[in-house]
Amino acid sequence: MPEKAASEVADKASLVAAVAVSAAKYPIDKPYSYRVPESIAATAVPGVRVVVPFGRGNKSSEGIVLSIEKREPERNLKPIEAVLDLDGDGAAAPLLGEEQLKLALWMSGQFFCTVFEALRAMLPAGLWFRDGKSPKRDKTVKTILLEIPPEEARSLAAGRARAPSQAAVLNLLADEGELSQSELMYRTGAASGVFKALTRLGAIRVEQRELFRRPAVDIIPPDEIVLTREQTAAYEKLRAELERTDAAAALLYGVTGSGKTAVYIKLIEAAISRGEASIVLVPEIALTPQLMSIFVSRFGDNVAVLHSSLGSGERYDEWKRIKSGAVSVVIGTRSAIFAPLENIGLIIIDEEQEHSYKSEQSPRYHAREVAKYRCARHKALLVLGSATPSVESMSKARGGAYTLVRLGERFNTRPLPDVLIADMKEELKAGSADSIGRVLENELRENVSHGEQSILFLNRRGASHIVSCGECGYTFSCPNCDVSMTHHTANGRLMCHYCGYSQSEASACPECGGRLKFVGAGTQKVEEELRAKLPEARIIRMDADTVSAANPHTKLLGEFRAGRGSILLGTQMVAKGLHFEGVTLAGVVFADLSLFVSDYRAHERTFSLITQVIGRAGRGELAGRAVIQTMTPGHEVIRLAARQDYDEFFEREIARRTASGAPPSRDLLAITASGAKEESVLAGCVKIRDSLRGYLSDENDVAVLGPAPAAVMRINNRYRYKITLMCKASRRVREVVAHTVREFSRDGKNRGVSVHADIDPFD
DNA sequence: AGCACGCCGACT
DNA sequence: GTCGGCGTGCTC
Repeated sequence: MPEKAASEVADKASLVAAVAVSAAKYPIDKPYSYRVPESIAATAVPGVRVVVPFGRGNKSSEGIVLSIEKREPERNLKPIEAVLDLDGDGAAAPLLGEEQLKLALWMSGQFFCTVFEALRAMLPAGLWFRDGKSPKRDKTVKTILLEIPPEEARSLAAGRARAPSQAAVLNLLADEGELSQSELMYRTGAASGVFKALTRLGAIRVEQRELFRRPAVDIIPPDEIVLTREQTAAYEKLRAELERTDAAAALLYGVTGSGKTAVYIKLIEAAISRGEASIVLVPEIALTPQLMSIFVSRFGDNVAVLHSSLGSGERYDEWKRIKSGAVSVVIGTRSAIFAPLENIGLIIIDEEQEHSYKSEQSPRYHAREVAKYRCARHKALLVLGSATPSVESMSKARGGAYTLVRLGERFNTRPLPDVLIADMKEELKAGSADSIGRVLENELRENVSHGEQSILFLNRRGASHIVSCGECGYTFSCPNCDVSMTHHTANGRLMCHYCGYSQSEASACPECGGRLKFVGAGTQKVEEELRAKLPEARIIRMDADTVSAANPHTKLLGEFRAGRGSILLGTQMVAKGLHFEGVTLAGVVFADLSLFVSDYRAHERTFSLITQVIGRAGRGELAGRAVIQTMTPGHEVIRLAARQDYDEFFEREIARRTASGAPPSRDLLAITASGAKEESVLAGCVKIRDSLRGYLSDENDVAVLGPAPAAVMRINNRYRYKITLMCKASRRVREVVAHTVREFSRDGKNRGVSVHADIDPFD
């Protein structure tokens, strides 16, 4: 870059850009000033992505222009190297607007992240540069196809006894046709070299394919929506809020089956008629296929869908469509809260208590908090919908901060199911260690014989398929993490869910040679038990192992819907959002599993899960019933969930939280340290705790707790400990936390220990 | 945090 | 004589 004459630079104010730089991590994050060379003065505008030199080596880094100022630079500034976002004519095409830039600044203070991280979360993945290198291609999936007929593949496999992985791959392809390389690797344990070898043999061919089509959504003809009297009242109340000229928030508390979706649609239509756009957040697209169908069917091209299983190209296309103003409804998961809509009138967060609305990676934002920010900016209405609202939201509604709108009646005034609590302790005393107790078994049998359908929910937590030795008690655990290895029947391997390490299934205990047994009750084990107990039933298992690209949940659900007397068994997936009129029995196999974990939200989550499962039964003409299997039948949470008594649950839970100082009475800030050396991590935590205590000694009602080991103390050979700060997260407290983390990370003595802060974490 | 620069030990 | 250990200081 040729320099100008010294005199010219000295007396002339030049354009200076404030840039959020990707390479500047949290400890040194701030806007960095760069000189705007004249050649790009027209295109270096706020909101464009740029390439800038950073650090001693002037490594090229990505950045985003936050603002431009004409002034005399305080020192010799490095120049912006290039502007990345230009349209076809070479004019500036900023991806981010003023609202987004402001939001990112706010997020960095609120969620302890860099401004750049916050901005990146707002853009569709896939358009990012890998720090100066070439732009990322659209995400593709390697698909493996046989080049030879299946029979030939099988005989080739038979002759390759010395290459068992190759044989396994060939046999699987012969059985199932084309499969993705990753699925083949998962199911056979084959390494990537195996595919190269088979390609050389001419047995297979590798094709790069674009990841996932837009998931086929069933288009159902949109019915005329006729609201019940109660729904009409709820709608009118919310529409009044929508029409307010300031920001408003409401909690739509409606029991399962009370028809929240119909109210949402009417509200969205009201917003559209006012010329305003809406965002609808759902916890997980895979869990809400029916809701998706309803929206896509009703709003057609006027709706855009944003979620994680879209390929990057498709996601970018949807994003551009939204930005161009072509849609007025956006439906999607957490990150859809950033949809680049200009004129938002309504944001709906369905099942607002769900944990998936909180990001577990930086930026560790909660979609609800971002929603409030955007609603304030757009003077829009925020509707939080739930059958079991989070204690936080209900307490805000009770306190008047949110408008509380109730829907108490179920469809066609169906009564809630009768609920039986099955005492599994008694079963155990009677000598049975089965997962399905007598009560549930009898109810299931009755349903099967009447040709009625049942849904069984298995609480996943702690229920995975652990392998241990029946003689010496040895258990297989991950060499890199403090967790047990999980047995996967689909590929016959033991896998670590944290770091991905896997090993092949052993036939005997490596310690004593004893026989291995499968502990815990995964869905597979319960399925076997069901088949033994009810051989005449048609059992459909739906979990991460059975749901795949080739076998999507819609197919499994279709089978379930079609089968008389069938039983749908699954995890999370079966608890939420499914609407089947023929289901008359819902069962919770292990109700306690999420109850006794060291998390102040354990009760809330258990109550919510049980309530949702019970709500699956009796949605059609026939009355429903539910069975809750528990080891602690007297437990208050179980009893209240069985009675579907949310109000009473809330009263008790808020009292408990207030007494212990847990949210919402105070906020909770977690500072997590991790590193390879346990002593340094622990020492780092002590340092952080002590400096926090020092800085906050003048504040009242502050507790700094820890160090305590994280829920899983070691992941990928890194030890993790945390400090917990309980207090009201005032601006000052946030600044103190941010300062403490930055100060710690910048201190060379703490090298090897990384630290991050998280507000109101779920874990 | 990440990275380049810098000053001391076992190797071609 | 050099390659490379990780201590130290800075990042527009």
